[in-house]
Parts: sequence; C-alpha cells; structure tokens
Amino acid sequence: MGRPPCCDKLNVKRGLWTAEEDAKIVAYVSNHGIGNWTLVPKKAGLNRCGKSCRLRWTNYLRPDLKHDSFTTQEEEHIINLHKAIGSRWSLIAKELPGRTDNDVKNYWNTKLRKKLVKMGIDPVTHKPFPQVFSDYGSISGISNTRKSLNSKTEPSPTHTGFFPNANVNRKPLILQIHENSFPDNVPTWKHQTHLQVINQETILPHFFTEATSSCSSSSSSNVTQLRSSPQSYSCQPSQTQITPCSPFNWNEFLLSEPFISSEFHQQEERDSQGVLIQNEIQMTNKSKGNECNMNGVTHKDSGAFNYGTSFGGLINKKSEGSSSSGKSFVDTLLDRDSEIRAAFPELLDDIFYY
DNA sequence: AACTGAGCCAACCGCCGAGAC
DNA sequence: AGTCTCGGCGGTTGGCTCAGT
Repeated sequence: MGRPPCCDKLNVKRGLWTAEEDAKIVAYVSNHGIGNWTLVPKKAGLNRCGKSCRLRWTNYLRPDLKHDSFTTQEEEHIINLHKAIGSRWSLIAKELPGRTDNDVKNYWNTKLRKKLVKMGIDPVTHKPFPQVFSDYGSISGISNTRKSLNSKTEPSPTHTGFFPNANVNRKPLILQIHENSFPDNVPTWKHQTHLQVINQETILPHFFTEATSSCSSSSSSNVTQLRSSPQSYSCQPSQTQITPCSPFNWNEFLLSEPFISSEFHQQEERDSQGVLIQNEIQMTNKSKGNECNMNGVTHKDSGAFNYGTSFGGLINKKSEGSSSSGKSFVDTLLDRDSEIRAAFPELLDDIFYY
C-alpha cells in the first residue's frame, strides 16, 4: 500500500554539494526537465535524497536565480510584504524575481529583522515598540505599565525569547532590548527604570516566539487553531481575541467573495464603528474546497484553496473600483493593507515609515 | 599568529495537504 | 477508507568566513 520510499535515508550523502554533483543535476534537468525528483538521484547518478536534489535545484542551481546581494528596493519590498502577510516566504519570494524563499528568509533573519529592531520597530507588528507595548497593555487589561513593574513572575521556560539565545539569557525582554543598543531617538526607551522590570511574559507574548514564528508564520498554525478552537483565533490563543501582531484580520483572507453573508457585512459595520473585531468567524479548510462557518452558517467553496483566487476575490470585496485583474495577489494585499489603515485609524494606529 | 565570537547562508528537519495506491 | 509518499513550506542548525582582540 502506498508508494515506495523515495530513498534510503541512511545511505544517502548529506551536507554540502560538490561542483561535480551540481553539474550532474544541471545536466539531468537540462536533458529531462523537472519531473519526479525521487527519480533524479538514480538517473543523474547521485547518491542523494530526491528531496535534497530538489532543494539544491530550487535554491541554488536554477538558472533564473540571482546570486548577488539584495537591493534597497528589494529590501523595502520584503519589509512591506512581511508587514502585510508575515513570514510567508514563498509568497514573498514570488514577488521578487530571482529570489528563493530561502534567500528571503535568510535575509530577513540575518539583516532585516535586526535592522528593524535597531530602528525601534517590532519586526512582527511593524510598529514602534512603545506603541506595541501600549497596545498590549490596553488589550490584556494591563492599564498601565507600572502595574507590571511590580510583577515578579518567573518567565516561562517554554518561551524561546525575542533575541537569539534569549532562552538562555533569561533577562527581562526590555533589558535585552535596551542593552542591544536601542536607539536614542525613541523617547520612551530612555526611561529604563520605567521598563526594566517588566517581565517577558507580561509584556507581549508574541515577542517570545517571534524568532521562530512571526504572526503569520503562525498563519498555518492559526488555521490549525481555527479548526480546533471555534471561539477565537489569534497569535496566542490563550491571550486575547485580538491579534496584536498583525494589522490584518486574517479571517478576511480565508474567505472569498461568495462566503460573505449579510451577517458578515453587519459585523463589518459594527467593526467600522469602533467595535472591537470579534472572532465570530469559524473557519475550516477541508481537504477539498474551503468550508467556513460564520456565526453558525456554513459556507463551502467550490474549489481547492487558492491564494490567487480566494484571496483575490475576497480582497476585492472591499476594493470595489480598484482593478483586480491586473494585480498580483501580494499587490492586492498591500492595497488592502492601506485601505484597512485608512478605514480603521483608531485600531491600526499610525503608519510607520521606514 | 592564534583564538573567539558574530554573521551568514546552504542544507536539513519536521510538518502538512494532496494524491497515489 | 486507510496508509503512505511526494512536494512544498517555514523553522532551525551546522559549518564556514571574517573581524576583533
């Protein structure tokens, strides 16, 4: 039953590729094209796993790849896209010709994330840190930071920490940030005593998983949550129904136009009147077609889940008048981001210019 | 010159959905 | 219907390079 295994994992070579191996893959692909990667090692005379061959090709050997450093324009594009869709590296990479998801991911993790932190911007929410703390304080019921100054709760050992190795260095987050040359042009941060005692967990949960999963990297896990938790979804399910880590309401991106019920529109109206967005929408994404349960009403999509169509259709729900046909999915997302910011200034706060 | 730590990036790991059997 | 692999994805790690001491 089932397919045979693609390779004997114990007897295949691992590690860095040699020029000779690269040449074999290139020769094979140029002769046979890309097909079943499990057959490639055998046919190309390589003692590698097919999966490894595929990765080598897609991340390094593909002729359309750029191998030079990222340009300023590409940087800005990545930041904007990450702001809009989070760490969906494959989607971001599709918007950057010649770049792979691995390239983009590495560049983000090694350069851009640090750059944003140095600028005083939370790389998850893309908001200035003081604003993030302020948001979280109001969301979680922490009416002022002084309250948490007295907190002596021990940090949870399960959190990975905002900075690398923070799980080893268990200093409060604020101290870490401060000690990591926080810029002087962020006034709030000058008041170290006002901040230094704040416990990691007390501040903002998503910080502690940011290194491994930003908000939308948890988008996949959000979907999982949606399946298991009909009441709400957020980056941190146990915290609040409002996700502080993204300006987007992902509900909307999981719905396409045919799903939009009158109840949903009513909900939107309430939202636009300043009522906090409640996660009344329960989503399930079944193996064939999308099913979504909104306020108890189940709707079903006709086709497989598809960003380009489902998202696009949904986005256009609010983008009436804007051309949808010629725009890419991500462009549309960015437009949508701007629209949301314009529509909900009190919820989404000021746009931050990099 | 030798050592050390940080930065970088290619490659691997593990999960998931789709589809083959 | 159930089991299994493939292919795709995001997260993590190993090891190389280089700057600083």
